[in-house]
Amino acid sequence: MGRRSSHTAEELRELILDASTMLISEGGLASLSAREVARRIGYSPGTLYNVFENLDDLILTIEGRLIDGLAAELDQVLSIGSPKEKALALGRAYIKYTSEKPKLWNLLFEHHLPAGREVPTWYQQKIDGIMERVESAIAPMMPDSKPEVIKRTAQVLWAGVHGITSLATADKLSIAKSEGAGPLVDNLIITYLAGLKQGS
Amino acid sequence: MGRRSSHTAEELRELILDASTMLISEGGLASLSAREVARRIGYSPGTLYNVFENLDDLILTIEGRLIDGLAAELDQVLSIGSPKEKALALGRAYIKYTSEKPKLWNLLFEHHLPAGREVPTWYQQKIDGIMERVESAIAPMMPDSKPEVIKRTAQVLWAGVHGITSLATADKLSIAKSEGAGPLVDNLIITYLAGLKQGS
DNA sequence: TTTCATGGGACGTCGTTCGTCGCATACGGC
DNA sequence: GCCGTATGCGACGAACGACGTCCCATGAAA
Repeated sequence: MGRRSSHTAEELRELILDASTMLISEGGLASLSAREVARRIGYSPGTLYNVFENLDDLILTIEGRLIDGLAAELDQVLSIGSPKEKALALGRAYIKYTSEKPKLWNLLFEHHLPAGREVPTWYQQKIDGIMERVESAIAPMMPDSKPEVIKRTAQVLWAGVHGITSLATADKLSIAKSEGAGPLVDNLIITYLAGLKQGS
Repeated sequence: MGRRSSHTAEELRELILDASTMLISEGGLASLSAREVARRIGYSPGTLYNVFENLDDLILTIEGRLIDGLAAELDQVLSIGSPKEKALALGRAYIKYTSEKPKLWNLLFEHHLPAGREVPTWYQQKIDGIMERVESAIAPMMPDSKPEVIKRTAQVLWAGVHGITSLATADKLSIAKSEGAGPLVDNLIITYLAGLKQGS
């Protein structure tokens, strides 16, 4: 066939990412296949490998965009309010973002690199960015605490919110359905923060 | 070939489950394949389908055994202590159990039934059994609370513990490594329970 | 003319199905 | 009680249509 160039390299990249994202949001990671993506964009499977190293590379790119999207949502919510209100807003924003496209967000936890391969640096940095936002939101509540304590508090809160969302979405462990996750997250944040204030 | 009968039906079933469990604990769900299991037990792939309906059936059976194993661990820990001590013990038992074979436990969250298929009743019941243990452990702490409140409290605590374990194991979201999950879980339970007491 | 994006075949993998084969057992005749 | 045959059924393994990935001849763009 030869150079067709109906799309530039960047266009092709977006085409692939869009089709892949759509496939995953519809049927989860299992629905993603190089051949199906190629079919949908009207190229052959081999062409994907001119743009991405392999499917893992493609998937990691999508994961990166998901984290970026969450970070943007969190920023929108962090401009005003007391620390406690910010913490609540962060939890609610997480629920909102992840429940809009649960299959897509679940990608972050369904997908694992093959044994021995590590996530790239940029990926870990994006994740660190999320945690930093949580830390800076709650830091004013604990002015006398050491940074490690603040960090640990942020980790516990964040992991707790994630756990509720994750179990609710997967419908596992007898957690109420997704619309019930909101109250649980509020309850966790309010009660945990109350315990923090009292405990110190 | 014909009937070989070097193993009874039950022996064969155990053989298959053992080999599959080993494969998953070593390399995660991705390492499980009907052909590899058959290879390891010295049978042909087709034979697996005399014993299990398909791979999902096989996987669900392994998941069931995992939940049973956790339930047994929780029971061992629930015999003595104050409610608060029991709650802490439950969290620590969860961490201990899941961190012994992380890839295996992760199966519960990596594996999804194909679209449209629901988990069998016995599966949901096993999961309900776990939640009931948590509820009955913390119920004495909240004698004046309505059952729904106790249930919600158990859900929040349990999901929180799961979230910490999950993110620590997957090494995602900047949570400290696995050995660091213990302190985080303790912190969550102690602080959340303190907030509960104060809030009421 | 040179370059290089692209198509598409090839390889080895997978889950699953199913016709076939032959062992273990049950039964018949003696 | 024994032997030979018939039957039932467990296991095999080829076959099918998928999959990820690689590779290179091709032919359009530069």
